[in-house]
Amino acid sequence: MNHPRHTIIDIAKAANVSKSTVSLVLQGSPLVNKTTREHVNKVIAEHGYIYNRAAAGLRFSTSKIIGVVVNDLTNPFFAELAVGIDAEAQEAGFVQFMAHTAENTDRQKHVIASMRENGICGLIVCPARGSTAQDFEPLLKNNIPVVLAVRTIPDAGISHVISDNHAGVFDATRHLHDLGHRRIAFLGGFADTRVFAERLAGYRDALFGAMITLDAKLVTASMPSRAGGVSAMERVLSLPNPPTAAVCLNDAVAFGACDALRAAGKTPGRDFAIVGFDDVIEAKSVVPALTTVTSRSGSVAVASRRDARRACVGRRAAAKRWLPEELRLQALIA
Amino acid sequence: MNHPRHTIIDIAKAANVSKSTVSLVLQGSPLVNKTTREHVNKVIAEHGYIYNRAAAGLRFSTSKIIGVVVNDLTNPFFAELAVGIDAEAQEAGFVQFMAHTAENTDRQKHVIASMRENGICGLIVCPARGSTAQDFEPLLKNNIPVVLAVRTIPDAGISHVISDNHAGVFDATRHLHDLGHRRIAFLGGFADTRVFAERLAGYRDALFGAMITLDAKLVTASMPSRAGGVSAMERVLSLPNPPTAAVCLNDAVAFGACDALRAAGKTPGRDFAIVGFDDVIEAKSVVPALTTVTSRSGSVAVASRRDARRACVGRRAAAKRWLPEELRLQALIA
DNA sequence: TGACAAATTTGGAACGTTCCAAATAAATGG
DNA sequence: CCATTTATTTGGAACGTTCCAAATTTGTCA
Repeated sequence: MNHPRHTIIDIAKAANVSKSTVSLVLQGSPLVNKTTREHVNKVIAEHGYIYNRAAAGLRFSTSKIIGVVVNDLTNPFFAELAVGIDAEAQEAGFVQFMAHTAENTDRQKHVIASMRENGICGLIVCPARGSTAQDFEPLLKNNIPVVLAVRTIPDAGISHVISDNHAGVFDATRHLHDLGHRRIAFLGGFADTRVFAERLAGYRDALFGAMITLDAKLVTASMPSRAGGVSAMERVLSLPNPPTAAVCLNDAVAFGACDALRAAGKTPGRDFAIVGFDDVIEAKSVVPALTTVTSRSGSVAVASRRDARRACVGRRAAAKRWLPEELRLQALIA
Repeated sequence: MNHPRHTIIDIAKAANVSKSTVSLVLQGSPLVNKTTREHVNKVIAEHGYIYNRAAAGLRFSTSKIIGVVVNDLTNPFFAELAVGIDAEAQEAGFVQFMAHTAENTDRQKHVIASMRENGICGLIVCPARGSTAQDFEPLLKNNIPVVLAVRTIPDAGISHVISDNHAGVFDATRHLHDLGHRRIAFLGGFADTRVFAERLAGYRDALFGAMITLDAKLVTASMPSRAGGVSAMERVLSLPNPPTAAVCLNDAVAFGACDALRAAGKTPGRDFAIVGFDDVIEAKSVVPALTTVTSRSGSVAVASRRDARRACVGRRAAAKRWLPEELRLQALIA
């Protein structure tokens, strides 16, 4: 019932040439005669022949499949990142295995193992919380290039592309200070993550530079999601001396914070200033537009939606920078 | 430099057995002696041997790789869908090629071709706008199961899983009518899509049932995104006799519509009623929560966030129903 | 202990490609 | 028309696995 796929040999027979000739035609070799090529191509088209890349790959050491492991596709930031990687990968002729880990390191281990068995030639991964260097050691030992995205693992010696968290939040905090705010909260994020630590440090240093003592009550960890933003904001609003502005771990938290503000009868932007981080597409289209930290042209900057609307380059541009690194590594080992 | 991967033969040599034995061990065959098995497993672990699934697959006609093609990962609805499919695929031991088409049929054709060469055993696709039955014919002709998700292609005879657009919007419209609204708009979506047509029909029929004549000015197409929601709402608000409520093509449009309302100084939910479609995660956490149409347990229902907060099952549950279909088809051809 | 059965192990062909070395065909020059 | 060069085509080995049929080892019983 399930007619097996045509093979190069079927085509060879049908076209009255040898399998080698068909192979050469498939590779676009200049060795083969024009008439032969055309004839073979016609037969290929007629038979609906599908090239078997797995079989071909058996002879090579490397494939054109990259693995992409992402911890939370549900977060627009990561979704945009995935789309950016996808665009670059497609353009470069790669096809990608993509998996979602939901921050689960076991699942991450599992999908990476599975991807290896399936012959990936490189891996881009936003590591799940709690990932360690040794989760990636076997890959590196086998010369499979790994690039960590968005999050890194300290001292692991693994290539990574991350934004300058410190500088971004530093600028964001200073931006709020410049607007006249003196009680500025820092909202959202898991306290045990590096991103959190780095962004918090940017916040702390900016306050320090402004001669403001950090009030620990204004720093509120939570899930780095919209829901987390709601709860974090609710908590700081209930303080006896609530803040008038907040730097949020990321845009998702910032949106949640805005929700909580509205629920409390306050208008974000007018009664309370908010800055996000990531510059997701939505930041630009939401009303009022969200002031956020964007990572364009290799550095971070505060895109203030109040002053001027800067274009959102963000994800795609970032991916453009990321993938080449991946490919470069691959070139190295080839 | 790039040490080639270990093969089953390396392991066989190191363990002093034949390759066949190693193969049996890898397959967990009960034929092989316990001591041998343990020994071989130890050698495998020591060498960091990685199973080469592509080579093995050469002998079979089918793989454990499914293709997932999605038209817009940037839309939370599709992102959640992708996550659901991913969860099910992982559980069932599949690994997935995933690609994003951005509604581009050429790109879609290209990625599907590429996936076929790489040996997918089945395809789940949210077809890009403008897809035709013949885009999938070659797959079906070769007994590769295809399931269309979210969108279908009329009369193509391809399995599909879609929500009951008519019933959902019908209920949503009636819900608004029950709340006392009489001028109800229908916002967002590309007018040339089937989803649009079906949802619009639900709206039309509900109005008809309520003896309200449809005012064409209240039907406004736009991009099915947040930005599209903004523009659609702006347009109907500028009418001489603006609506007091709106059914939106999907949640993204609904969020955009809320943004536009706020920009116009109106409070969504109080001054203007909005219903979405999809029940994305955000619908529940946004403030005020969005009343939306959810597809749970196989049918659609209006989850009114005003009356009672129904849990959002949505995507994951949907995928649970989808994937088995995919697998069932596969079983059929096996 | 020998004969037989059961348990375990094994070599080789096959899967669909690529590549090499060699064969063949066509073209060129004398 | 032959010798030589150049253009084209080709069979077979190899890639890493699985599976079959056959070989070997181990166990059992008279």
